[in-house]
Amino acid sequence: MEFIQVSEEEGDEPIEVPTEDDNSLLLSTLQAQFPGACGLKYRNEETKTLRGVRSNEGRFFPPARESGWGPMVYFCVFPKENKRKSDDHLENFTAKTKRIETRLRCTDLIVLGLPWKTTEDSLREHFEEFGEVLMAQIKKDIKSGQSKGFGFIRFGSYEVQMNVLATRHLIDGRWCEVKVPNSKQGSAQQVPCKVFVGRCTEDLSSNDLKEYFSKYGEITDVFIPRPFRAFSFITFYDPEVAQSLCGEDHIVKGVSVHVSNAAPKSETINRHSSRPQQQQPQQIQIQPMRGAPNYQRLRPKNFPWQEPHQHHSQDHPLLPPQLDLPNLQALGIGAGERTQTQQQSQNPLSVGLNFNTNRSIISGLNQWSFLSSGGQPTKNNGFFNWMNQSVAGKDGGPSVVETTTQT
DNA sequence: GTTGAGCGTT
Repeated sequence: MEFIQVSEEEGDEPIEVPTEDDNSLLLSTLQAQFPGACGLKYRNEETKTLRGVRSNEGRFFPPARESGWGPMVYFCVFPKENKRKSDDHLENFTAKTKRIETRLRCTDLIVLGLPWKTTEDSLREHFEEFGEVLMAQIKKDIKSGQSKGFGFIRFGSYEVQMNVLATRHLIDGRWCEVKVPNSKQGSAQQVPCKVFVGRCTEDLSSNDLKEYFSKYGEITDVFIPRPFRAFSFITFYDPEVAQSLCGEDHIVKGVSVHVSNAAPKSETINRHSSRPQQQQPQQIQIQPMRGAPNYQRLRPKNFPWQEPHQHHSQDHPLLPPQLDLPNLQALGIGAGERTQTQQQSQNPLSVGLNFNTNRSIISGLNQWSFLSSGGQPTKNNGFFNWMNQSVAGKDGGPSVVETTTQT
């Protein structure tokens, strides 16, 4: 473990915050010192520009693989646009706007475990303690009008949404769970590290691409589909670098290529592949990769702070007892969307941990994975998103992205 | 009239 220096803004007095055993910094650790912070940045000594720190699933990763965090001072990033300095380059504006839209936008939140008696008014009343409520609804049985025990809530500010997701909620006498719903896309989505590069010519080698695009940030993978298909994929270490390039034209070795978002792999598989992919994860070779969550402990699927009378002994015998910890997944920063198909058929843990047969354990892992020794749970997506991401970079679904980017 | 993991008639 090491301490890194973080200040709220450039020039402010830094505070030393501890990192985890895997050298990452937990968002929760950062937020303990800087409430409301959602990102980290630092000034790149070479280019004198600010550079974002890679973040994923509620944790930050050091800018350089080898040298770790280094001695420099990092600055906080806050969700409010007006906190941004005005030294942004014009060319970054689009990407930043895009990022704010995709990452800091409020989404409907699902509220699970509501008492039957809770009404839309009392639901709204509860959440208005946190900030402006734009929508509050209870899902009811159409015939009887009885509540189904869950509802949806929407806030006017992303900061409020973050607070709500990080807080436990006692609503009308019952502890309820607030999450980003997984039924719909468009929820706070993690910024992908991989970009699609169109209009490639056949003589553009992966080295050419790597050489050219490396000036924007460290590249972890270049994938050129064979046979030649006039496009390729570049994966950056820093998703913000990837994002900042999207929508741009670049001239590589005299060739004008176009960079755009790489479509999620899952969609392409379902849409364009005729061969069943269900068994695919069993064949994927998982390689160690920087940023890999350090998988150490498991958590039961039960909501961690649920009162004893509310849970019904679903704790797995192999899993540790419950703790009282906030819902970090729900912070919305790393809540990547995933389809049912991905969850069921691309479960890489079935390979990595040899749990390929025990569905009960796998479902437990799907719900709770303890990352590193900080004891902070990252719910639902951490390990899987990371793993899917690294896997996607390798076999990168050329058939996938080709069509989905032609929107 | 009962229930308690989930994912939204528009």
